[in-house]
Amino acid sequence: MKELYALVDCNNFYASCERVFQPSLRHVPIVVLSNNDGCAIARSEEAKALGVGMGAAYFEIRDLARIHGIRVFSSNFALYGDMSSRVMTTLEEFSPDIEVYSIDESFLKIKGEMDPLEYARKIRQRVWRCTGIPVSVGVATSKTLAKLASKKAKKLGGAFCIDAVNLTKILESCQTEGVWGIGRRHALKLERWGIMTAADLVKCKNDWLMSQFPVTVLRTVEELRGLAVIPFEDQPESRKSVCSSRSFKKELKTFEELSEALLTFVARAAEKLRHWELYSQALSLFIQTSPFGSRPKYVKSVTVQLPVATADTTELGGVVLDLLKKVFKNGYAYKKAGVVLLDLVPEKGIQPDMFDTVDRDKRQRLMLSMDKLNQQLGRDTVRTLGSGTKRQWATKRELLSKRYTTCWSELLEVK
DNA sequence: TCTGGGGTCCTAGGACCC
DNA sequence: TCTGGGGTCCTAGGACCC
Repeated sequence: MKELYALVDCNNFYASCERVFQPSLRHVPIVVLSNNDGCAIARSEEAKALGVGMGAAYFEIRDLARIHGIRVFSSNFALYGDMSSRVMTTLEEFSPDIEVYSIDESFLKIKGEMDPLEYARKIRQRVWRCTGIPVSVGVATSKTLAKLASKKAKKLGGAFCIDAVNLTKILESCQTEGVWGIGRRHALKLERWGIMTAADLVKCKNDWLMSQFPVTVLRTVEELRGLAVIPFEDQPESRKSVCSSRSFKKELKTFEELSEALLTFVARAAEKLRHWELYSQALSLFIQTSPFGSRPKYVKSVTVQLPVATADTTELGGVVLDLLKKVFKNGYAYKKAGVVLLDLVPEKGIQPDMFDTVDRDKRQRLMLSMDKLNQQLGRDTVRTLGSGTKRQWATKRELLSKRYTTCWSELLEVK
């Protein structure tokens, strides 16, 4: 029996999440903003129809929002993350083989016992009933085609299946840039050769593709031909890096301000690490000025290997300060900075250092009790000295909705 | 005035070694 | 001092994704 892939994609996910707990927002245009209320990262269909572009800066659409009564929200990741896991749990009812691809998408492997289109419709109904989130489901013989099918599904009532009969037509109607794995740059290059659609793409010779593009493009083309060559990843590989970074509301100019921010970021990153029971073996730090405007620009990053693998906030904090001393330059207005922990290994697999003088058991107990307190009493209840109290850089989130599902004090009230 | 954050993979080129 | 090929490892940057 032929194996098929279904892609289940939540429609305008963040906007839909806002809607679940405020039914009055149904049919009302909604926009969700990025951090710092900077730009639009999700739009309901109504907002798209009004011309709000993906990534549009808030200051550019503010008038439009006022005129048309668009409801604007700061991003509420506590809510979206929780809604996401509800959706994914529901999907597990349908297939044991599930690859959670992102916060709002999953691939399912399905054996073709049932009519695939019927199956896709069932998934849709079930997710809607259990979570209140509308999804689109696309089914095909490869993940790339399933992505394409789900796009089609968005326009055609929520479910679509690509088969041998309609394949050519679908490929002809799809611009190269609309294909999963073909981005802006590759599309432009293809265009110069007169390759405009997915149908043109599948006609290309493999040798030629290999000579002009990275292998990833060849893989994508094979998938468009219906061959499943991109692996299905049920068991997500252990992650390889973790990053905590932020754009600042107000630009930072002094070493002290930047170090406060970076020490907070490294604390966040280390907390994630401990949560996944991983240690990092290298640390990277970057600082940069705004890419916009005419003021002097400076972008710098540094990476170091750590002598001992660690997830210890204070230890990593020391490294951060050393690195910042190396890259910091006076006279610039820094707009963004971040810390990346790299070369992650499981706690069990670490190489102890013969000359290590730190009592690691003790330090680890300290970190874990800190995490526990922060989890119970709220983020940053306990934190290390140096991460600051002024928080000049703090994120702006003025239009935040409630954390309906993860915070007792913000539950939905029914009158 | 105001322009996101967090990932992965691939490749070219340099350093180094035999 | 110059000559050559071939291999590995690392890193920075590019491209892509949501």
